Amino acid sequence: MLSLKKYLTEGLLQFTILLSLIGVRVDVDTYLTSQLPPLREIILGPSSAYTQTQFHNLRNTLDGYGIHPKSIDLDNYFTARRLLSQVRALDRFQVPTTEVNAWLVHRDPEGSVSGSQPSSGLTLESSSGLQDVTGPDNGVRESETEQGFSEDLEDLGAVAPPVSGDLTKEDIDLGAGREIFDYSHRQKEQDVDKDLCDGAEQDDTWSGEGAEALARNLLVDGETGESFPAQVPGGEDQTALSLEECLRLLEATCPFGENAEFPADISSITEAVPSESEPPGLQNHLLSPLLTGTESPFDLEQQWQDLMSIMEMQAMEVNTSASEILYSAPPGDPLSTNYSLAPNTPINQNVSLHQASLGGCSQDFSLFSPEVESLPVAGGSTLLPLVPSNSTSLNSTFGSTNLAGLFFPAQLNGSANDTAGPELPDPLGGLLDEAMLDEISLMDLAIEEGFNPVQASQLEEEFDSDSGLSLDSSHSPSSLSSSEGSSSSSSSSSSSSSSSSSSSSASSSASSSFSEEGAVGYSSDSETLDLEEAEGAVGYQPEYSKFCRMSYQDPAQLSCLPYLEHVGHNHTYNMAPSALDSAELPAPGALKKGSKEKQADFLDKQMSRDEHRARAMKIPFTNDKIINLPVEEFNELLSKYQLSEAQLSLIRDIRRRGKNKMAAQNCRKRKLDTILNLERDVEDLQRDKARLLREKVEFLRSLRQMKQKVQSLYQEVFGRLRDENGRPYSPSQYALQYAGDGSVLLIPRTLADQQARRQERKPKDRRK
DNA sequence: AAAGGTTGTCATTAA
DNA sequence: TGTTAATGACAACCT
Repeated sequence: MLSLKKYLTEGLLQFTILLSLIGVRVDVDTYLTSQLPPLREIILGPSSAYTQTQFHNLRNTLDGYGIHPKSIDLDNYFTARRLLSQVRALDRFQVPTTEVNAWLVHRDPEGSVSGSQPSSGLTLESSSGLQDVTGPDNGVRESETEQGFSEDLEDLGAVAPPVSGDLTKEDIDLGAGREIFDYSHRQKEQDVDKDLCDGAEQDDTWSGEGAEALARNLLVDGETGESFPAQVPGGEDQTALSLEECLRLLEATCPFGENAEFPADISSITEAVPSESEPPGLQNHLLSPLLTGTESPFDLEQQWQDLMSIMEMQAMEVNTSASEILYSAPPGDPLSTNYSLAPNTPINQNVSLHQASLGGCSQDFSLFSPEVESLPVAGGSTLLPLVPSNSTSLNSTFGSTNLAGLFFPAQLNGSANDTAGPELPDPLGGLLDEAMLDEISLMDLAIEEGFNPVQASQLEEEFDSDSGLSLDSSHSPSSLSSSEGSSSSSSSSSSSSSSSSSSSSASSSASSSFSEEGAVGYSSDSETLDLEEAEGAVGYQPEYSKFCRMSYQDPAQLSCLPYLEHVGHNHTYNMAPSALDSAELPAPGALKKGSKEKQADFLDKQMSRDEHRARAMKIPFTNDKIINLPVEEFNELLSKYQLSEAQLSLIRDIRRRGKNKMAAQNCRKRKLDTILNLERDVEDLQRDKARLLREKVEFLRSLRQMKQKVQSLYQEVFGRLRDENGRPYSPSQYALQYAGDGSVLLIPRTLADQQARRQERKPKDRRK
C-alpha cells in the first residue's frame, strides 16, 4: 500500500493544510475510514501525481523507444495547465455572481435587471445552468448577494457566515494571481502556448468575433472585458451589461410558454400561507427554472446552446445537484403544477406530501371537503375516522403521527377558522421541528463553522438522498478534475513523443533508437539534446564513435548544427576544474577563428557538466545514450568498447545522474500537479459549500411553507367538524390524529398529548 | 544585496 | 543483487 502511505503522509497532510488555510475544516480521519477511495481520488486523483507505476506501465506497454516514458512534455503540460486554469477561472468568476443575480431578483423583482419585464428576472433565476454563469461583477452585487443570503438565512432563523463573499473575493484573487504566475514565471511556455488555444489568444479572438458570439463573449470573458470593441477596462460593468444582454437573449429565446402558471403558483402559495410576511418576490426562487427554458425554438437556440455549453463547462458541479435534478421536472408535470407547492421545492419531491393535498389550502381543501362534509356527526363516539381520499397521503410521510398534540396549542382555543399567525405554535412543530429542524439547525452550525466533521457528515446524510453532494459531490468534480489532471499528465507522458519528435526529428530519422532522447523536456536539456542528437546521428554506430569524438572537438563541425539561442540554466558550476580545463581545450586550428571560437565556447557552455566530463574522458558515445538506453543495450554498448575503469565509472555516474535528473523533474512536476489538483479541489469544496447553503435556505423555506399549510389545513378540517349537537369541537379537548393506516381520527386531547409525548421520546432514544 | 525561484545533484528508500 | 524511480535536502545559479 505504497499509495496509502503516501496518501497518508502527504496527500492528507497537504489537503488538510490547504483546507485549514482556507478555513474549511475537514476531519480527514472520518473520511479516511469510511470513504477512502473518494478522498483518495480527491487528493490524488487519477492523475499521475502518485501513480508510480504509470511510467513503468508506459514503458511496458510501449514497445521500443518511440516514446520515452519518463519524458516530461512541459509544453503540453503547461498548456493543459493553462487551459485548466482558464476553465477554472470561468466558473470561478461566474459562480458567485449567479447567486448574486438570483438573489437580486428575489429581493427586488422590479429591480434593474428585470426592469419592467418580470419574466426576465424569472429567466435569470430560472435557468439552472445560468446560476453559475455570470461575469466578474462582484463589487456591489456580491455584497448584495451576501446581504440577501444572510437575510434569507436570518429570515429562516439560520445564521450563516458570509461565505460567498469571502469565497468570491478569494477566488478572484486566486485567479488573477494564477494568471500572473503563469505569465510571468512560465515565459518559456508562452511561446508554445500561443500556438494552442490558450486564454489570452482566446480572449483576443473572441473580442474580434463581435456580436456573433455575443452570449459566449458576455459570459465567458468576464475578466478582461475584451469582448466589447471599446476595450474599456473594468470588465465588471461590461459583464453586467452582458448579463442583461443575455437576459434579453434568453427572453427572446424562451418567451415563457408556461409562464402563465407561475402567477397561479405564486398566488396560491401566498394564499396558502397568508401569514407569510415575506415579500412576495421572495418565493419566486421556488419556481422551476427550466420550466421557462425548456423550449427554445428560435434561431437563437444556438446561442442558447452556447450558453449552456459554457455553463456546463464552468459548472464543475458535474454531479447533478439536487436542485438541478429537481429543476429538470417537466413543465407540465402535474405534480409540480397541480399542487401549489413550488415545483422545485425540494421537499415537495422528496416527501410525498403533495399527495396529501396539502398544497393551496383554499383550493385544495375541496379535495378534502367531500369527506369532511359527508362526515356524519359522530354519534356518541369520540373517535371520528376521517379517511382521506388518498391513502398514501401523510401517513406515508409522517407515519403514524399524532397531530393532536401538535396541532392544538392553547392558542387554538378560539375560532378554528382563524388563520394561524406565524407566532402560533407549529402544528407539525413536534414532528418537523424535532425530526428535521434539529438536524437542520445542526446543519446551520456545520455550515457556519465550516465543515466540522460530525456536522458535515450529518449534513451529508441530510442531503445525501437527493444530490449526492457534500464530499461525494466534491469528489465527483474533483474526480473529473483529477481526470483532467491525469489527462494532462498522461498527455505529458504520452505526448512527450510529440515534443521529442519535434525536437529530435532529425536525429530520429538517422537512428530510430534515439527517439527517446527527447525525453528530457526542459529547454536547457533540449539544447544539449539537440547537440548530442546531431552528434549521435553521426556517432551512433561504434565505428563512427571516434569521428563523433572528433566532431566534439571541431567547432567548425559544430557550427553547422542547429543553433540554440535560448539558454536556460546551465549548471556547470560545480564541474570539476580538471574536467573543465580538458573539456575546454579547443581544437588547435580553431583558436584563431573568432566566430567559431565563440560558438565553441557557447556550445561548451551549453554542455552540462557530465557532457564535459564525458568529453574529457573521451567517452565514445553520447550522454543521451548513456542515460536513456535500456540497461541491456547500455551494457551491450559498453561491451563494444574497451573502456577504462574511470570511464566506466563516469559513464555509470552519468547514467545515474541523468536518470535522477529526469526523476527530479518528474517529481517536481508531480508535486505541482498535486498542488494544482488540491487547489482545484478546494475550489470545488467551496462551491459545494455555497451550493449547500443555497439548498439549505430553500429547504428551510419550503419546510416552513409546508408546515404552515398543514397547520391551516388542520385548522380548517377541525373547524368543520361538528359533534352530535352540531357544535364545533373544542380544540382544547379534541385533536386530530393521523393513524398508521392513513385515516384521521378525532381523539381526546389528553390521549393526543400522551401520544405526542411518546412521539417526542422516540427520536431521542433513537438518536442515542 | 537579499529573497525567492529553478535546476541539478546526492543520498536514501522502495519496488 | 542490480536497476530504477521517487523524493528530501542541499547548493549553485538566476531573476
